[in-house]
Amino acid sequence: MSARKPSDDRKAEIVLITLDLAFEVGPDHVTTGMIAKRLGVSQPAIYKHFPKKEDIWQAVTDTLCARIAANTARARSPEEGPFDQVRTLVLGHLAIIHATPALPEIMVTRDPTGNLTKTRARIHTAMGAFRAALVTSLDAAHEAGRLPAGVTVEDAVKLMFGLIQGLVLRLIVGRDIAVLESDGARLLDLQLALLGNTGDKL
Amino acid sequence: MSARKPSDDRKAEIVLITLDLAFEVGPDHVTTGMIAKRLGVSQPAIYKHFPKKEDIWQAVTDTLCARIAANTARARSPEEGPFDQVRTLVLGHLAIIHATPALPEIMVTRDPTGNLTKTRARIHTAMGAFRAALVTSLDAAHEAGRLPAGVTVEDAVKLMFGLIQGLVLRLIVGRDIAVLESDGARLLDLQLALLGNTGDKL
DNA sequence: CGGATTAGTTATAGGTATATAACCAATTTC
DNA sequence: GAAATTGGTTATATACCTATAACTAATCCG
Repeated sequence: MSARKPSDDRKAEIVLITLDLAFEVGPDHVTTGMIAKRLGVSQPAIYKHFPKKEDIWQAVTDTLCARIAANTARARSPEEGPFDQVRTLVLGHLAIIHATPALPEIMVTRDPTGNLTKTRARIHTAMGAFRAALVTSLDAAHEAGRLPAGVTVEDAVKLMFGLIQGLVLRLIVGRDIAVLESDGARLLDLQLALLGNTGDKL
Repeated sequence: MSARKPSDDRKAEIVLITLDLAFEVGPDHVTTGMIAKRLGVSQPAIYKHFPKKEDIWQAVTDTLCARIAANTARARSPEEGPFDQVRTLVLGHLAIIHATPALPEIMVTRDPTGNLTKTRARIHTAMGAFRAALVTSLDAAHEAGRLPAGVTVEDAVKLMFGLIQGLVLRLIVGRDIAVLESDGARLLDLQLALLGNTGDKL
């Protein structure tokens, strides 16, 4: 028998283990048995803390959405110029993915059983707010006449998302978190420079 | 009992059905039972044509790799300028994804059982050749002094891949093939323009 | 201290997926 | 046209996975 612990501690442990496993084997291949094994308890013990498997994903989602929202809010500082705001937002988001690489996996995973459906919906909402923040900042850049002629705010946003998602896909395919650090900031600055950033001055 | 057909016909049908299902429910949720149902035969009938489920994926891979290789080769026409070559390559690849949207799903899917491991490796090889073709063309652009100062060929390639993968991720997440058509060419031309394409003249 | 609650255990029901076995009928081949 | 091959059938073994049941031991609380 394994050491007995308070349920809140166990819940937190289960969430962390689930995030780890989600990146390792894919979110929809995470089984209660795997979680239990890594936790050092029997498989049914999981159900003392989460009545349904889906409840585990709800708890995981709480963690992820909180981080996304925190990053989105962080960039509201009006002292920064618009390009610096975009830079802060994108780098912050890349940092979240670096810390919890399961995040994009969850967004990408198909799940016919519906275990992850609510989870994904909530994350998409959080990502919608993140996107809106990008729009706000790039809109400011556009208003200031700092985007090249012919580049719409919408397309600029799509290029920024494309940059994030290009890195994300390399992360998913290559299983290598390092690309986020090695290429993230450089490609971001390159793309921002192409979009007309000549260095924000307050 | 279902109409009896030659095995080669059945094999072709199974490959097509598998590609459809892979996009609909995700590659690792495709079961032999689903394929059989859509084919109108019993589940074990599948095993008359493919001894193992993994063999189905091998056949699927043959199809996909052939298309990727054909597109990669198609862009070797030396009459085109470098930016037009890049454009041809990327648009061609987007067309492949449009025709077989399961392709990126397969590349992204985790599969602990190993059913797709060989498949993915072969696709990655084909994608490596595609990437090499991009490098060749962008290298030509660079040699001709048509990339902005400070933009390396490697980073330009990464931006092109980021563009493809940004679209791909929107396709996967949004389940909507239309983004490839609506945004593909426009974002590609925008990115190429930002990279210095002023219109290739022979 | 002693009862209630809680966190764990083993055993197991029930669902789903791959794959094989045994059998049969339609084609092909000689 | 008979024999061999092939594409199909039903039944089923095996393996997981989720979730529940029944039970037990540790912790909490009055």
